[in-house]
Amino acid sequence: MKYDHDEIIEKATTLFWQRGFQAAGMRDIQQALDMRPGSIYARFQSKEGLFKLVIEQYAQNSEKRLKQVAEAESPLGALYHFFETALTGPDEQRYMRQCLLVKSIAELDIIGDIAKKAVLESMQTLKAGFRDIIEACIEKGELPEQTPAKLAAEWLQNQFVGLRAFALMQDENLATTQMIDKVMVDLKGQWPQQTH
Amino acid sequence: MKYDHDEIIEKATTLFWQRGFQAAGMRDIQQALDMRPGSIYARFQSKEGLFKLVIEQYAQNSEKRLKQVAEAESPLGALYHFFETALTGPDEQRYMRQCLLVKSIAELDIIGDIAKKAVLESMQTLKAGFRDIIEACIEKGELPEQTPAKLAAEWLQNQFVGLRAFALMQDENLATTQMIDKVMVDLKGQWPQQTH
DNA sequence: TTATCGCTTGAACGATCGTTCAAGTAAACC
DNA sequence: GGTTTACTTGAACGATCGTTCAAGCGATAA
Repeated sequence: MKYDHDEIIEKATTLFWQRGFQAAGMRDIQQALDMRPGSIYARFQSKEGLFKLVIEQYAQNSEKRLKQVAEAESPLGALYHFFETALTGPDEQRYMRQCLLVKSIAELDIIGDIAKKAVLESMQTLKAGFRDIIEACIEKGELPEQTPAKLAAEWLQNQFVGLRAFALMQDENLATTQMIDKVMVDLKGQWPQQTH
Repeated sequence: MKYDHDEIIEKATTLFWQRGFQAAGMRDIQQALDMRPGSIYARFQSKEGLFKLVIEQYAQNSEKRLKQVAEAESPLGALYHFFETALTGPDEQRYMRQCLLVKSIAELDIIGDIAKKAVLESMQTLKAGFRDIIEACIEKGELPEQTPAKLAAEWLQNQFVGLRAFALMQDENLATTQMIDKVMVDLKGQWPQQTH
């Protein structure tokens, strides 16, 4: 075993994050990982197999960070900070503004059934993470008692998805920061009646 | 000239919308348009050239629909209706829930410089369309005078982008409808101070 | 009639795609 | 020591990619 597993996944993550599943060719992967095709296939069975591990690792990582937000002294403040760091990173890490999962959703029909399942399950996991944050905010009195947790969690995740696409197109951070501010305002604001 | 131009663009739009630029192979295009490669290249120079025309036509169409919203008797009501129809179509037209432009943004690095330019310019055009709607709402007294039009327009477009990704993952329309309701609430709600 | 033009056809091109495979290496196990 | 196992190498495979091109068609212009 010449190559370190975590290091491989990390490098592969960067590549898939930058280029997407389809656009990242096997020869790009071989170069990025400094591995020959046989090694890659012996370990990961296929390009999709490698991608699946990348997705799972990425989701696990994201989940951990959401958990930290939920367990913070001020979940609402931590949430703001989480949004800010995720959306306004330096320009050379611009690709990171896009959520790898969301990016993958755009390729859902291409990436194969196994990876597709991993992506969708990861989205569910993260939704639960957002819900924990909402509930933590309510518990700490940072959000009103009557905030509909399930709806708010979906909404929050959705805002995050939209904002990542938004931030990707922005040249400066001011517009993005204003959007985050608006999210925080709306989070504390009214919610529609559930009587549909 | 055997094939009708508008018909070609329409069929190509459907294909690109369903599959994306990259995943729509020339042989898929040939089949969808019932044209041979030579014909396609004689008319459109390249796959990218065809795609560029598709994008421009799509943007033009979208712009027209936004204009109708802005010019409606109740722009706010028309806006709601616009969101609803765009996001909760029948299942066999599920691909239409995704905005072709947003989908293309995910492929921005792949589609080539000419098409890239067309996509980004179209996004700007649509942003202006959203702004017209906001201003029409203010003028008709459906939104408060002090609503920051520029910010609100960006926000609205952003909500639309996020919701399209959201709607794509939903099995039933209830969750999507609730999200639209929340958008309408927040649109009338508070806006962050511009003092950043 | 002849020339020109835009459009059409379909075979074929070179490049690239994901993947396979025979062969080799090094550590682990019996 | 011998066998197994996990991993490595790099050439090569068949398939598919976007694109080209010689040839032909039909309408228009001279």
